[in-house]
Amino acid sequence: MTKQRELILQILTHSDRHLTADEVFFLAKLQMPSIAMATVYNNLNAMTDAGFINRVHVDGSADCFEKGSDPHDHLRCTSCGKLANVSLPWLKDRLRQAVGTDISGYDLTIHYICPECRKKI
Amino acid sequence: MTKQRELILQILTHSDRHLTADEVFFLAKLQMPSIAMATVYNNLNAMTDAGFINRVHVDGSADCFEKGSDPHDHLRCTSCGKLANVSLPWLKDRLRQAVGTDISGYDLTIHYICPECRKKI
DNA sequence: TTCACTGCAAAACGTTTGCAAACAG
DNA sequence: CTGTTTGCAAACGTTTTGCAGTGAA
Repeated sequence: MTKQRELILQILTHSDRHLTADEVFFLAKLQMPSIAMATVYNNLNAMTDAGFINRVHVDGSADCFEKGSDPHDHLRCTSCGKLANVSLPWLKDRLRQAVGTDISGYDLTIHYICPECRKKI
Repeated sequence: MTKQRELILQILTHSDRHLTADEVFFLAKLQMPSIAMATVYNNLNAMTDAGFINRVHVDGSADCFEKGSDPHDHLRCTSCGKLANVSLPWLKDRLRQAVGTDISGYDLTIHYICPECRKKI
């Protein structure tokens, strides 16, 4: 557990948003100007592999990272692009049932208009 | 409707698999050696926008394309990476219900071990 | 003292762009 | 004719790599 890894983990823990590697890099650089992008990616990958954090694919832009809490899925606003979490505990069993064989997991992103964007229209 | 577009559409129509842009390019090049990668992408994007074909994101590798039939979701084998289609007509309504607001759509990829790989183990 | 991790630069990857020439309608 | 599309090459953004040097244990 290096200072760099600690810093990156702290940034993700204290963020209320999902962050791209670039955003993590920017925020990390504020506190540790010598940090390198490769180090950010190394650590994000290591922590993702270790299950500490989640990597979230975002269509048409860079992947996002978040501190992993309970398993959950994502809502993505088609207007502003912001991600939100949603918990669908029934879904995995329901999918297993529908598919007929055992499944190891799934990736789901639901597209919607978030409450803030809905107001603006 | 240029010859290039026709060729690309034909390749996708006659393929029983989901193809990456690279694979489409390779197959197209067999029949039309002068074709360029950019042309393949131009046409895949144009046909995707027009709704003729579907672009499928594959975690950790290049996007795949398929001739669009009815709306469906994807199964991805965690062992060999192959994609299969699955129809879950009840899902969108069920997600709408769970989320509480209207949703415009969703992306779902289910992870499993395909029948062929299951046999091998 | 050891070995994993860092920072850097450069490469890899999938994809898009700018442009002049070619072509379809 | 006119506008769209092609082929090419070069650029793009994101992510990974190779490597010498650093720092944690």
